[in-house]
Amino acid sequence: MIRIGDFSRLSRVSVKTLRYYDELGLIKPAHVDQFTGYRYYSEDQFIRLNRVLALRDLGFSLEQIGQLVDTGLSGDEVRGMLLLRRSEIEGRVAAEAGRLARIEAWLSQLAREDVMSEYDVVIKRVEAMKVASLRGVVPTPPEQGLLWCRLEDYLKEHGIRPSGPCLTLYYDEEQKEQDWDIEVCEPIAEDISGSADVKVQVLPALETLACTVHHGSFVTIGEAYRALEDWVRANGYSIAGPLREVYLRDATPEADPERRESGIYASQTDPGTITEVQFPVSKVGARPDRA
Amino acid sequence: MIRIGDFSRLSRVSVKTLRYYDELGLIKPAHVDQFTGYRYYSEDQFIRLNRVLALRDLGFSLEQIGQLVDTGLSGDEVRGMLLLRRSEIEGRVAAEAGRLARIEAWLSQLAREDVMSEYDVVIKRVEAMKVASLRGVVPTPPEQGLLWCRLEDYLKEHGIRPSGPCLTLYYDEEQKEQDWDIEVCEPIAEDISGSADVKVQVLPALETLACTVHHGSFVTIGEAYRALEDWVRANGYSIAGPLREVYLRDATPEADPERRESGIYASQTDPGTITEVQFPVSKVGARPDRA
DNA sequence: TTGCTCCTCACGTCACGTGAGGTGGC
DNA sequence: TTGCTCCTCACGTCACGTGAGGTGGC
Repeated sequence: MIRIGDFSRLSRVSVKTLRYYDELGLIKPAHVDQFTGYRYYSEDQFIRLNRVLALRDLGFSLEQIGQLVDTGLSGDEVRGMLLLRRSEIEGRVAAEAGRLARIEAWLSQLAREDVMSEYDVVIKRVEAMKVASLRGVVPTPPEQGLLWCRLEDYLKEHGIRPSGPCLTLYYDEEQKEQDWDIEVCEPIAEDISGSADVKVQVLPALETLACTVHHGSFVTIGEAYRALEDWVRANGYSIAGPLREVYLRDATPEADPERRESGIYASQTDPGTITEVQFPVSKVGARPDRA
Repeated sequence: MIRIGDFSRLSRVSVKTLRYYDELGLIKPAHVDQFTGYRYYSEDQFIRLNRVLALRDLGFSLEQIGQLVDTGLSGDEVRGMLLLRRSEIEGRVAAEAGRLARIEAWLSQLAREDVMSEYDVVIKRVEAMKVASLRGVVPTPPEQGLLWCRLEDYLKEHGIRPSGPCLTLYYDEEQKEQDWDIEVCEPIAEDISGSADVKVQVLPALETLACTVHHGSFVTIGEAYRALEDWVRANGYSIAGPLREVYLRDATPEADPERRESGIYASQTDPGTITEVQFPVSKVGARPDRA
């Protein structure tokens, strides 16, 4: 019989940990003095303790270890737990590898500019969203004002208020000189039908969107796009669907509607505007997020 | 201005998390109603929030994130934190890779025998330990009884009691037919000098010992050695010093000293004996633990 | 007898999640 | 007015570590 201090020294497990394992029932001392409460361990308990430590070292929780050492699990059940653990670890390794890639990207960006990038890219998902939308071809993105007017007239007619910030979808796969295929969308909560040009539809949920937020004029929004493109490339993603701009705060429309109608609203410096740019992405090789 | 619910939905960060970040001072709402306590966020706070999320995603603690977003750290300080984080992650990846290797070893062992191995190997370190010892050559390991007798006579003469379980070091690099170079050791606390044959020395601390515990007769202790050898190979270690046997519970000597002196004590079934076998190891390519 | 060992609370860690119980806003 | 949103505690998580304050054993 060994007292807890010696058992601790010989096993290199702290006394606190041994007491904790006793409390959990993982390693009950062979004998406990009923007057002093002193714990006495038997030498053969090193064997059980070693099993506990070996399983802990594989990353199992103490509860799982309890199951593995106590209940007579069959070989297949043990195998199942090991396989599960293995896939969990593989997932963690992949996640850590992703982190390393992102850290490398930060470091190289920092090496180029010696200051943290203005744009931080994060991965989000979005739920399915019902929208009233209007798709059309415009010469260039800043000239989407007319589409917005027609869409808002429609909402006004039906007495509907948008249920969240409006957004634009860009269907073209590459930068174009002119004739951009875009869709302007206002999220709505109501169940109404569309009209001749306004469509009511549910935008599907997207699992992985790379997003960044742009502050200020649309003249400089290209930098947000560039940051996203760099990030997507550095992290081994590829674009999997129409890009989105979500207008989190649009300083122009309410304030100065006719400027927007003139189609030049975006060409002015407007520090108040906040826009989130979203790239639907998927890991290269994986199936895309939407058909 | 946006209420917390909308800020949460748009950023895909839970309300609870936003409140927590407020409490920590990471993202203070732009305005808090002093009567209701309602939090109101400004749209441009999405930018700061994104930075926080991006750093969280790299694995920084919230406290580190606070430093990174608040105090104007220089480019070099940021670089330093990123480099530190990178090396931490690399360490974690290596640890997870080690776990994967160990899980594979468990799985293949389970595939062979359909039952969990009797021997669980764990890595320990030991502190430096003062011992009285006696080195000699014996025909085979079970015939070390005479060395033990001479060592214990010496201790008895000096009125010294061992301060822990005794152990044997095996100096030979491979299994031999005969003439084993071994050293029997009794740990002692006292400061005494040796004699003609008994040496008093300090065994150096060892950082990485692969250990397993054998229960029962020495006849079957070869299985513990085999388990350790397999484990050492599977985990990319190599042996870096004399192997050790630590006699955690020696059922024979006190009980039946002359059996030991006869040199045959170990050839009998003795279920009460508990022995820890320790292999000093180092990662292949790394410098060995001792000179 | 003295120092050493052991004991049991109780609290802290980290980044939130989960209620409970109550109030404000449209 | 009613349901929805928001608020502040308080407690739980996981695997222990860190004292505080007190007692047993040689």
